[in-house]
Amino acid sequence: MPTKSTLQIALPVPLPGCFDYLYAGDIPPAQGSRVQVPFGRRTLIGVVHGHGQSDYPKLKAVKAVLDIEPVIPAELYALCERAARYYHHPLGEVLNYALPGLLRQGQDAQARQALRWHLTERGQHVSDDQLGRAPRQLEALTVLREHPKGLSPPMLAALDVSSQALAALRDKGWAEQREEQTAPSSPRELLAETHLPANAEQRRAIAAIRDADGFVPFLLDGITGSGKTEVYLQAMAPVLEAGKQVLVLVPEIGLTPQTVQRFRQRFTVPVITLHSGLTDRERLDNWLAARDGQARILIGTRSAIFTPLANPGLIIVDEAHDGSLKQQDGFRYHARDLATWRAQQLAIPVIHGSATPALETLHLARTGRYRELRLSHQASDSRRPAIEVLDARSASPAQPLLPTSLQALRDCVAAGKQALVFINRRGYAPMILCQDCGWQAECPRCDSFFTWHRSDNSLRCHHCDSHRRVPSRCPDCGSAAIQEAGSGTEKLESLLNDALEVPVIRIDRDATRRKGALDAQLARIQAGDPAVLVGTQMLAKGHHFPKLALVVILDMDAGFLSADFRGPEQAAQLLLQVAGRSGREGAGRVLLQSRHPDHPLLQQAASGDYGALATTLLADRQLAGLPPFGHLALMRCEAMTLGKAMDFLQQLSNMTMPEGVHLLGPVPAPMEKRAGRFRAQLLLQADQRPPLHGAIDALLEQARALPAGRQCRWHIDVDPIDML
DNA sequence: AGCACGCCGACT
DNA sequence: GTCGGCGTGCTC
Repeated sequence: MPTKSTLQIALPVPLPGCFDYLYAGDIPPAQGSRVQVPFGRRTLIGVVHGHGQSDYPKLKAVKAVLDIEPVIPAELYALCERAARYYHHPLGEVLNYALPGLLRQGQDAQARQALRWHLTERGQHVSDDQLGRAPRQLEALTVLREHPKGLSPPMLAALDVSSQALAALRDKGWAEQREEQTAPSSPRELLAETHLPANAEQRRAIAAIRDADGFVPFLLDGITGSGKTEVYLQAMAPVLEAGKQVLVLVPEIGLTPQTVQRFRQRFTVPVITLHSGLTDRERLDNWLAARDGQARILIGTRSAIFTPLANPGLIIVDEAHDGSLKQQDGFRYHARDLATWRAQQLAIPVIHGSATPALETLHLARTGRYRELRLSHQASDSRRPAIEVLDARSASPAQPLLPTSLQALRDCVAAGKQALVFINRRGYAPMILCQDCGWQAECPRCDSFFTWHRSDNSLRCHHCDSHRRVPSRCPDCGSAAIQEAGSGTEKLESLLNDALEVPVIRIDRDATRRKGALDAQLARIQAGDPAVLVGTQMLAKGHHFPKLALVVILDMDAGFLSADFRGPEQAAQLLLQVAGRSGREGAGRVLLQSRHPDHPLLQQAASGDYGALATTLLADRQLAGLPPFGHLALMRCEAMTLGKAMDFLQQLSNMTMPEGVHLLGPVPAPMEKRAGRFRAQLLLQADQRPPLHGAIDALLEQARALPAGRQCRWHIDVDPIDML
């Protein structure tokens, strides 16, 4: 069998490895270039991985090469390869994920020529009456006359100039499209406004980052209000001054216009954003601007870690503990970890900023692998509010707010301030039950109860999209005595409306679903009039509420008592984050209602000493061999019956594991049934990563081979963050 | 993941 | 007699 010259192509299919294709040209396209190839009955766009020989009998030929230059530069390609290996995800899918949608579909990876419409020499001397019978063309002519520097297509669209009219003017020889004169960028002052004064700690942090040579990972550990953003801004300045780019990763919810505004206000360089709200074209334009170096500050959510950078100088991961940095489906990567890898590859510093660092990050800092920069003083003169723990065992479903809390709310609004009631539960009541027989409304597709939403009198499942009307009688015993149990945001809103004279502003997914609704609510808050805000996690992150002087936190207990080993860590992070909303200007008060007021972890978190709590939690983790001391991978499986899911995982668990790798399970998932499918999981634990990765490879190979796997949907999650 | 092929139930 | 259900298998 003669071997033939081939290209190895990574394709966006959930199969391991690359596929070989015949290539007729003499110089093979470089790694990272796109090609179009036949695959089965379809035509796919893949990325060149390499070239070589193959004697595979059924070789097909490359249909077309789409790029002259690799669309994924070598450095980014290396990151994708490493991520594919580490997360055991097919390389083709990872590369595909790294590309903007339009490039996945085969569009040119060239920045659009900024063509502007101008009047021609002849067009400038046309008199209006020559267009007397073509009002749209006359309009276009008039607009162009008013803009001697020309107009770009978006500007013309904004001015409501029709493209037909422009085409007609062009055909008459009166208008034309010319390439924009890109003026040689005159050296401008970098700062658009002066830096804020920095305190001693901030100055030390800024200097440490400025002096970093090559790859240095920093943990910027700063309590809420200690001025982390100011440190970012001042640390960025010398990087930008040197003509380099800065990549900033923020949590999904943190990418608010205010955040971006802060960067735009400080610097004169182009700032772009990268997030899911952009259109495909905007996303590609921003991606290209980053690749070609025009964009200097890039602010984006987790997927922005895959943006090519012409001249990278610094990576910042803001709120680096935030769970949204880990993708929870498909390619389950952690952008925080990729940021560190990428900084290492690029030999540049990376800053992980957080008031409540993930234990993994904290451990790296405490063992000297990350440099810790601490900001312990609040920038403003306000003191950090202590968290007062209130015994909530006397609270009832009818009155979830304790008298102390209610009085504090009254006092707060009477003093002309705003207050926040935080409750991590949407809807009116988390349950509805029959007083006579104890029947509870539960979701038929999940192992969970329906939540009562009074506003539309519906029962909704928060784990799938099931919903129905509230029955007037108990379906079991026919009794009409149907009542709610527990409280959610809706009920709090209504209770507070009755109890207080001031407006109650609810912010949760239901109240802000409509486009613009969230902005409208936030604007009401920013207006600063006395009000009580009621909300879920949505309120906890990214927003500044200067008038907020009181925070009341309900039902944080579940997190501290959670079966998930990360429960207490995440609960503490959320608690301190919510508490940090209060007293940003002037003193604030934080009340935490708890049914377990003596719980030691809760007590420790409430004391505000996150570092001490972390030490406690880290000691537990070390004993249990959990991260960051041990490493985990979770094989999840779902099937139409629990038996099928368990059988499949059972067969896998019979494999012999390498030395040092432990299998736990299979066990049914904590929520056994969800959205109509039964779920089970198998946990792999190891103290060392290399044997764990070996075990995963073997496990995946086996899983693909087992017939039982075909009736299941399964995946592997490396470094899972939620085990439920 | 797609997209075929393939072999069993209710319709013109 | 056909349309179509989703089980099974393959994709360089």
